[in-house]
Amino acid sequence: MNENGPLHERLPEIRRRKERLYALFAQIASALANPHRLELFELLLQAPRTVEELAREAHMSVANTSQHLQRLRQARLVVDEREGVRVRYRVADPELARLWLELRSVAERQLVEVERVLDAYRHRRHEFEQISLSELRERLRRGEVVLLDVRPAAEYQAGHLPGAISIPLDELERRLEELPRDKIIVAYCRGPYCIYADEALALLAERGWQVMRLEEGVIEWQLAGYALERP
Amino acid sequence: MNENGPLHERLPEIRRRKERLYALFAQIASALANPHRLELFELLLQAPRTVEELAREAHMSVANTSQHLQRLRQARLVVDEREGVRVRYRVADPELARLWLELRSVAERQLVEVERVLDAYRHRRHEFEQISLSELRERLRRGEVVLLDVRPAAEYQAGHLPGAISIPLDELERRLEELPRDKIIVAYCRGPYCIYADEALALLAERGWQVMRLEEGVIEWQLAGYALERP
DNA sequence: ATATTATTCAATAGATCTATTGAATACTTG
DNA sequence: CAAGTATTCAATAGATCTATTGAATAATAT
Repeated sequence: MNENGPLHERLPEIRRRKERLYALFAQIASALANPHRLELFELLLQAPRTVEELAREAHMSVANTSQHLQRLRQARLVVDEREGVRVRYRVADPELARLWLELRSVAERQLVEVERVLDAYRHRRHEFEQISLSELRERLRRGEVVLLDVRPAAEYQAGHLPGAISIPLDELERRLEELPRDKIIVAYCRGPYCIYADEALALLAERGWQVMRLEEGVIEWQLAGYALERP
Repeated sequence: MNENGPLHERLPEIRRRKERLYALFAQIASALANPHRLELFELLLQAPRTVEELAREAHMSVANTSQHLQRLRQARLVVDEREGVRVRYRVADPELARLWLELRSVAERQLVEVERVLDAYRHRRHEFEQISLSELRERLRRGEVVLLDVRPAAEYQAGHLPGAISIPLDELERRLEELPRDKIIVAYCRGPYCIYADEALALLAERGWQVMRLEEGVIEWQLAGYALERP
C-alpha cells in the first residue's frame, strides 16, 4: 500500500485504521459498561481478591463472577494469578483508578438521579464533621487524632493510609477499648461512596468519642501522589 | 423504613441503593461503549454540529447517527438544541473531555494493539519535530513561529488556541501564500490522535517551510486550564 | 490414584444493542 | 396552506450481552 500517495487515495485506509482505533477505545468502555463489573473493579482497586471472595462481596454467583472477571481481563483492566487452587485477581495498574474516579465524577455531575440516590445511601454523612487531607496530616503530626481504617482486614493489608490503625467495621463493637478516649477518631473507608466509616462513626459517637470523617480513601490518596503504607 | 435500626436490618436496603448507584455509573460507561458514539462524542468536543454534519463526518447514516446521539443525550453527555429546521448537538459540559482523554489514555496503556494501530495510522508523526506547549508559548511571544490550525473552519470558530490562524487542511494547497516564509510553521489539529496536522506539515515541508508539530489540541489546552480564543 | 475444592467452560434462553428501512414529525419557505 | 428538508420514530432482523445450569478442568490433600 502506498503510504505517501495523494491524500484522497489514502483516505479509505486511514478511515479503516481510525475505525479500528475507536473500536479499541470502545472495548475499554464496554468492559466498564456493566454494574457488576464496575463493582468488581472497584473492589479490586481496594485489594486483590479471589473469585469466590469477589462473588460473595458483590452478591453474585461464582460462575457469573468468573465470566465478568474474564471480560475485565480481556480489556486488560485486571490480571489474574494462580495461587494454588485459587485464582487471585488484581487491577492491572493502580493508575486505572483514575478512569473509575472520572466515570463516577461524570455520573455525579451529569445524572441528577445519582445525587438523589447518594443522599439516601449516605444519609448519615452530614452527621459528622469532615476533615480534609491537609488538616488530617497536620493534626496527625500534632498527635491530636487517631486515624482509623474500618475496611476489611485484607484491604488494610493491601495498603492503607500512613499511620492508620485497622479495626474492620464488623469487629468495631467488641474492640472499642483499643481506641483512646482522649483523641478525636478520624475514620475512613473505601472513599466518598462507601458508608463503612459513617456506620463506624455513628457507633463511636454514640459511645462518647469525638469523631470526624475523612472522605478520601486509599485510591484517592494514591492518585494524589502519596505513598501507601503496607505491613 | 427504619434508617437507624441495627445494621444487619438495613443491609438489604443499603444493597439496593448500592446497586442503583452502580447501574447509574454503568449508564455513563454504556453510552461510551460503542465506536460510533465515541467518534460522535469526540467530534462534538471539537465543535457543536448538526445531525447531518455528524453523519457525514462519521461515515454513518443520518437515522443511525440520530439514534446514537439520543443515547448520548440520555446519558446527559450531550445536549441538543433546535436551530430552525436543524438540530444542533453539543457536549453537555467541556469538562467531559477529561473522561474521553482518560479512556483513550487507558486504552493506549493497556491495549498493546492500540500502539500498533496508532503507529500505522500516524506513520508520518516521526517526520516532524514536536514542540511542547511551554516552548510554543515562548516562541510565539518572540514572534519566531506561526501557529496554524488546520481543522475545519467550524471547529476553529468554536474555539482555537490563542493567536492561531485558520487554514483547513483541504484549503491549504491553494492558500499557501498566506504563510510567511521566514517563520517556523507550528501546526495543530484535533490532538495527538488526529493526522490533519501531519498531512499539512508534509505538504509544507515539501514546499520548503520549516515546520513543527504540536501534539495538543484545543481539548487538551482547555483541560490544562487555559482559555480558548473565539472570533 | 482418589477425593475435594476453586475456577472455568459450554450451552442456552431472554434481554439489549445495532443498522436498516420507510414513515412520521417539525420547522421553514414560498 | 403546500412543498421541501432535517430529524426522529417505529419496526425488525441479526448480533451481542447476561445469568443460569451443569459439566469439565486444574490444583491440592488424602
